[in-house]
Amino acid sequence: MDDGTGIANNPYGSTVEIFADESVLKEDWQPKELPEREDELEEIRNSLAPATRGVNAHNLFLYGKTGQGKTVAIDHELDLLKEFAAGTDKLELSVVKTSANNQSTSYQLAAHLIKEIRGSGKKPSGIDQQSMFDLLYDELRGLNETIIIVVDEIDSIGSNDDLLYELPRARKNGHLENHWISVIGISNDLEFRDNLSPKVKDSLYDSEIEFAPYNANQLTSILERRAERAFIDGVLADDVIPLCAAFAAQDEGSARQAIRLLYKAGEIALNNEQEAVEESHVREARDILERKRIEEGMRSLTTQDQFALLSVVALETAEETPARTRQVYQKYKSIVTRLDSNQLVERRVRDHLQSLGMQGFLIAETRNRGIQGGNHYRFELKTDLEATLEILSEDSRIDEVVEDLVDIATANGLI
DNA sequence: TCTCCACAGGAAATTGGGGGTT
DNA sequence: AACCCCCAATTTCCTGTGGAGA
Repeated sequence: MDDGTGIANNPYGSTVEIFADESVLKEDWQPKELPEREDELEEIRNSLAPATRGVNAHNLFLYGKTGQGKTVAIDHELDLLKEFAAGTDKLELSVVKTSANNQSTSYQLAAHLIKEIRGSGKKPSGIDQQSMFDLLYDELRGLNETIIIVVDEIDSIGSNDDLLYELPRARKNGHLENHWISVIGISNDLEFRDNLSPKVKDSLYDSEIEFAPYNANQLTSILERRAERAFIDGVLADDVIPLCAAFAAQDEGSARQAIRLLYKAGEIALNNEQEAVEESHVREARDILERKRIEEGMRSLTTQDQFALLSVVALETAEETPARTRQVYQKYKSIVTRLDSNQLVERRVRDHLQSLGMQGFLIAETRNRGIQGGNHYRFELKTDLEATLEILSEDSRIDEVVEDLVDIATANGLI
């Protein structure tokens, strides 16, 4: 392997080759075709088509969990539509694309859209909602005749959906007399539709398309297409792709997750200087990614969430789990007192505990013991105790408590 | 079948902080 | 300085409920 230049001895000089084009596996890679979503693409096309006939495109809602190709699908079709618009004088098109992530209300979303259209400056604020909407209309008037507004993660707008009511009716209400406007909403939350107010459903719902989770076969095809470009021929063992697909399908059916898994498995093989990617690398990759997901979630907890988690961890180290809300709350109070932080009411701590349950840090099981216990929750730690303590100890606000817990856990032989 | 425990969890009101105008 | 808007987090108040035991 040493060609005499000495480079082969450099620690960066891997002796094995795994990837042909690694960029294909990156998050921002956009596939050119989506054979698994042909039906959905056609539906999108049918909904956008009216724009080419001089009226507004249908309003459209895309539903489906993350990694189902919703965003890719809409981008793909909008690109085609823009291409069409560029080649004809029948359609003057403006597309405004925004993510409602962090824009938790109509007010914020309107402000964000204004900023998006202006292309610079900061978000307007400090005015009342209708003035904000009026400001938005002013900006929209400056755009082309046909306007399509894409709002990704539209579910984060919650129940404050006034803007979604206003926008589709802007022409009818005289706010925008010379424009055709339509809204495309993309949502990960399948229940979002049910929480919308009736008037919004009425004005916004022309059509909706559901992106069902990919099954293992579809994921396999998706991975095969990527792998063909990404990896050198023959480095993937036969069962690697099906296994990645199976893991992802078992979970959320997310293509993104499946691709991450494959990428990670490839990296592991490479880092170990192995010539081929094997099944064991996939399993290792899954464990690493799963752990990373938990760690990231745990690091981004709010202070009060941390206290709630810490309370359960404390009970866990004392081997007193599963514990009902009341016990957790007692522990919570002592922890908060010790840290001299403000103490929340039990009702609120219960919400925090449940949110931790939904994020997968706790097991929250409801039970009913009739006359000797009634209806109640029982909480216990779902994640690995040692790893959890390690992550929590990184936070200086609570590390003194965590250190004590580590001692107790060690004494009890739990870690 | 009826009671009744020990909570769960919905709804409304309050708080406090960020950003603004006049 | 005085006052206005928006909003997430929290508190307050309350009604609802599954099943063990009579």
